[in-house]
Amino acid sequence: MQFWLMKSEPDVFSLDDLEKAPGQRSMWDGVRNYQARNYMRDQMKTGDRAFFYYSNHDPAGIWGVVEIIGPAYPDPTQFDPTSKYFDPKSREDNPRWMLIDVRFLYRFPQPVTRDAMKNNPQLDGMLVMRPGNRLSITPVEPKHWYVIHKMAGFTPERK
DNA sequence: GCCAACGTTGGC
DNA sequence: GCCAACGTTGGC
Repeated sequence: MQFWLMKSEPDVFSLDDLEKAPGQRSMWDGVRNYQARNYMRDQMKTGDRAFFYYSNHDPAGIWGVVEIIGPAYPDPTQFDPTSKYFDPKSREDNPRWMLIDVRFLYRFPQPVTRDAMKNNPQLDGMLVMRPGNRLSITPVEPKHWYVIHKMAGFTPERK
């Protein structure tokens, strides 16, 4: 099992939205970056877990955890001319953009803000904290995963 | 709202 | 295949 961090603007899609979705499950659509796509297509597996990170939000930070439901399949919004994620260059017989589903797992007792993450030396080197990083999906090292859970006042269940 | 970082596009 | 222009991301 691997750990990830997935960014979302909560005005667009929040952890609340996911929790209220049918089956507490949703497509992670709209990713239009090749490296993030490759993570979803090639590396993310059912049972992997990901931090749900709020970007463009005050405060930015991590609100909870979701489960990855794989395998990846074509993102339908790329073929929808009314979608803001429409990609006229993508063809149905050779889709450019893939996605995975995510399922709500749990909310942190208290969110871990970006500010708090920045001030914790145990998180030095975490990819999402690197200046200028814009990648919306990044792998998370297990040690960082556990440090952030501790900061959230949350002790993960065994396993 | 500003703007630095950085990915993508397209002219050549 | 270079690289300037452009658009987007996202912290601040």
